[in-house]
Amino acid sequence: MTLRLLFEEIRSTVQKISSDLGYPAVNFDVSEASKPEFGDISCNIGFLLAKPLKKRPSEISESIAEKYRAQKGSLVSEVNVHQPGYLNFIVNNSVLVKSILESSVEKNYGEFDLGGGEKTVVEHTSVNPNKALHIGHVRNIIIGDTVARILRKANYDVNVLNYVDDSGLQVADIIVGFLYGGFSKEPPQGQKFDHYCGDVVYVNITERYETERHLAEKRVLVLKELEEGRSEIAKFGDEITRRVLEEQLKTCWRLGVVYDCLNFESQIIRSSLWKTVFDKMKSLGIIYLENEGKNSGCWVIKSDSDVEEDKILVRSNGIATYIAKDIPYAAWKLGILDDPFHYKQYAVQKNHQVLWQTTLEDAGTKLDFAGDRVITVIDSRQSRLQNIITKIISDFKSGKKSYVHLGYESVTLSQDTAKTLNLETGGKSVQMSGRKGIYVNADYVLDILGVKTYEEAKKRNPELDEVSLVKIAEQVAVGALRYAMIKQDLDKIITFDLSESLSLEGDTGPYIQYAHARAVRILEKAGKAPEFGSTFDGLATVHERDLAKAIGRFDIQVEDSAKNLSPKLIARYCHELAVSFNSFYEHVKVLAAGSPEMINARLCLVWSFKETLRKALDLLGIDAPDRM
RNA sequence: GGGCCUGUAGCUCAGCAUGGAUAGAGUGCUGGACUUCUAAUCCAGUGGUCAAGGGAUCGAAGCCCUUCGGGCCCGCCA
Repeated sequence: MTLRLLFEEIRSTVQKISSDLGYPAVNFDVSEASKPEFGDISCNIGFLLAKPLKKRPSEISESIAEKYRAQKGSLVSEVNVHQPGYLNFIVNNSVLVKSILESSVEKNYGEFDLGGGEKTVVEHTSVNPNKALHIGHVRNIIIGDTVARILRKANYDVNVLNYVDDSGLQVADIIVGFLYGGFSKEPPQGQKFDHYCGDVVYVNITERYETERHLAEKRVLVLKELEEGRSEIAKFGDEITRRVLEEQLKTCWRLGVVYDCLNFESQIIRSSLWKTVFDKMKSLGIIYLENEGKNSGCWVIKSDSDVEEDKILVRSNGIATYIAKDIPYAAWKLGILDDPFHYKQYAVQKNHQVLWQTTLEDAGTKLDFAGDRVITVIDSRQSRLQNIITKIISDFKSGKKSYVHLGYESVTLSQDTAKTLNLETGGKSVQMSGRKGIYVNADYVLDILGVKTYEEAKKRNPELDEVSLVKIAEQVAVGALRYAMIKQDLDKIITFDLSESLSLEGDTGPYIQYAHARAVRILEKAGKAPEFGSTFDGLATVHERDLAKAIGRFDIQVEDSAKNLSPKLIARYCHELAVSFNSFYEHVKVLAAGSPEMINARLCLVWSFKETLRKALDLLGIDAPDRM
């Protein structure tokens, strides 16, 4: 029996007693007590009934407690009422520990059926293929990847998409750089192609637009060619963006992030999708052709309010705007339109998962990546546009389809880190900008983290071979970065500081990974596998009990984070687990526990912890190393 | 001007959805614990007018209102 079922059992007993007493039905809560001195489990029913019954909360709780005591089985050992009126339960220790440990052994422990297999799309990453990923993109990627993992655990059928804007202005910029700016197609020795395009070509060419008129003119031409396709320039553009994309994906894969399908914007533009959506919006009366005023000749969405401007979707020259390009894609993701694409294999990823890509050629497979629920991960600076898309989509969706913008605040660079880029910030943190070259590349961060974690690992494990050390270093570096990107609320700005990110102590990924490594070492040194058949009566110290209870919370946390699309809850849970274990580790000896029964019981607890933490870390995309 | 987000310990943040028990972590600082399962650890101490004011409530960090501070967004750019 899981902790969740234990709560439910107590809840239904309280429910029954309350209704037997003739109390009105209220939606009360049964959950873990906030502090150990309050027992294991708390119920707030007294407060909720206080008003309708016109009695003191404690009085009501006492009346329920009395009945509960009379019929309590082996599960609950004590029922107490605490001021100001909580109904608190102490659970029989051996029953508690045994039920948690035995349920945690299950392979699917932590899974919770919230989604009922609902087809869901998570779109994230979607970085223009003209530059390398920087630390701001990493936040998007890690949020998206973590949410996808959590939703799968909560039984949603998830497809992860990455939208490749290969026909936009930013791509046009680097093409101009290569064709007319004098840049070689090959990066200098040792530089990744995406870094070269972003750090050198893109930054340089946008600067030169100011002074070199002819380049700015070429930019418009190139953009047009990219949209139309077919031409030599378009072919060249395709070659370049695919090379950049390949390098970007290497970084994503390095972070443990995988996708199901790549969608190319150029193909969406060249497909029938836009025309279909445009016609549909016209026939539904969502958009209007403006005949007068400053927007004359444009197709616009009328604004409801007086202060808000009308939104232009198609310019007076007939070219669709940025936001308009997003609408057919949104509709495609929801499966509202006939799918014009076939699908080709792009790659087989590290976890053996196939990565597909769209194609307009007839060759290839017909697949279905659409979902009834679409979650688009984009930073909240795009909220306004995302709201408009959500509204349009809701106007022509059918049935229960829903489009969700999962927004998050941006990553800024700390004053000190900005200084390392030779920026004077006036004492403030600074917004990143790809165009101005103000950013810190993801590969760079992973590399310097890797150097540090390698040194640490080598110092601690001098006997390990080079291959193992490098692997551990990379796992810990990725763990540190992923955890840092996910541990705080989506609504909080992350101020990224290079030197601070090298700290691997306290509330960090490595702290959690270290707890796992410690547990693994105990199990290794034990020399025999724990046997779960026996009783766990001996696991009675506060450290053992706390650890067991933490293990028991897993599926509750999964449910919570999936329901609220809140990945940080799992991060916090992993941290809690690790804290409980480290405290246990320091205070309770496992291998020197005395009797073989005691050793076995504690080994079971350690094993159970290790497995649960590994599964929870997997939701964060963080590896659980055996040594570090 | 309008919209979204934000303000909790020196610093970085939990807690706020669903009001309830003495407001919690990390970091910093001070001190302590490695002959005993790896000290990327643990233990203790330090540190708070929960931005300010008002309201409803038996009860507010949390709900409502007002004000103030900070960030972002509001183009026939993407």
